[in-house]
Amino acid sequence: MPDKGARTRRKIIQAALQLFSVKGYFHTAISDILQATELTKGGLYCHFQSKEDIWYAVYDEAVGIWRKIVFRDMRTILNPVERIERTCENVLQKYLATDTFDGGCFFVNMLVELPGQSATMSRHILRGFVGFSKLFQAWLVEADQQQMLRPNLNFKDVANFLVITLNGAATLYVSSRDKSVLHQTAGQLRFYIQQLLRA
Amino acid sequence: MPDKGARTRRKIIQAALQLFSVKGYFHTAISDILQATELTKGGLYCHFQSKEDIWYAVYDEAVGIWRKIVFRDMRTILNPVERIERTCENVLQKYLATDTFDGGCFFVNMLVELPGQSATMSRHILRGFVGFSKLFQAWLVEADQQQMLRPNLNFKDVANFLVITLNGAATLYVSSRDKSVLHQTAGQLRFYIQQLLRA
DNA sequence: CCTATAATTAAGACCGGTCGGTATTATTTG
DNA sequence: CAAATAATACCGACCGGTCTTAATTATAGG
Repeated sequence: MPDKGARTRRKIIQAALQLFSVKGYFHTAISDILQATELTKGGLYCHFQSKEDIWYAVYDEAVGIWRKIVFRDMRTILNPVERIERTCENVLQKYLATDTFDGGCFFVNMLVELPGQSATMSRHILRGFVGFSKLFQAWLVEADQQQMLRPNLNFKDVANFLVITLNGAATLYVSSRDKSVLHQTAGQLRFYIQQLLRA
Repeated sequence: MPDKGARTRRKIIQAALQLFSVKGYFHTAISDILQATELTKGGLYCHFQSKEDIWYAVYDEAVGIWRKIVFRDMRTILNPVERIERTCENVLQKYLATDTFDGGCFFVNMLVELPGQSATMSRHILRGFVGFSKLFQAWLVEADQQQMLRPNLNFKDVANFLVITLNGAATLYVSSRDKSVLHQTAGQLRFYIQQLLRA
């Protein structure tokens, strides 16, 4: 059985990902991960030298999963406004509503949990959100160059607003577990984006 | 010195409120509260019989503070749409931007932290958000009766969207501590609300 | 293909420290 | 003087992490 070590490592990451998303980073104990992976401490600390190292690996794994879902078939969409709409819908309906992570959105949960505890981990998470907003900005610029948008829009403000709304939907969904919240948000976001278009 | 006990109790609540908002409920240790209040365990457990009891008292205190800020002078505003706009602005500029609570929005932080840990506390927090949304709904109905809104709006969806956006702004602000995020959100929310009006 | 050996992976006891909470005793307050 | 308030020592449970030892796995030579 080749790659035994790598497979165990992946198992740890995936178990920790779900646990972190549900219980948070600090309230997840190493013993929780041990139980989920059927390992003991010696086995686990072969693959990671600290709990924080596990978190960074989990973060990378979560980004990969998120990207695959949210940007699926994005290259086939030429219209940048449609790309924005589809991305938002994917976040709400394909990523959140399908409970990709047991505890709702891993990233939003970490965005809220970490600032009071770890400046470096908090910055790490924030960078991801800034990048997401920058992508929306780029697409808005692209749409503007094609004269699709009404004049005098502030792209940064609009892009941040989209990210903020998606975050807010994640916070309410994680607590209520009411999928209609996500559906409603998708509808309002469609409406909002329509208002950005040139009349 | 009369009311000594009541004053100590208040001191505990206020210290715990700031600590919970920054570090979260579970990551705040009783010892943190003792340090902030200059008490010892015996003294603290005279006033509360458990950490969870402190949290419920803190919640009530936080609601009172939030209400005072967010609904200031609200009765003087007759126009229901204006009431909605002003409330959103108060949340962003008078409540969040002024760092009423050291750790951003106590309620949003709890909304994210608690679901994975305590079903009852989580429900307690969620009820508050549902009530907030219902208030927006009532104001929207009022505006609709005065023929201020465009037809065929779903009031529940709109109300939830407002709450969601405010929540999202809180999550991004707690991590970035960038006040321009709040200012931008206020602008976009004004724009969104304008689009709800009858042309 | 088999075996010897080195390296990786795993087990499990153990460490100091901290957790929320209690019981007893002392002090301060009305 | 009685009741409320506070201090302190203490409890078992759990925390992240280390250490030693054992088992498994990959790799080499024949």
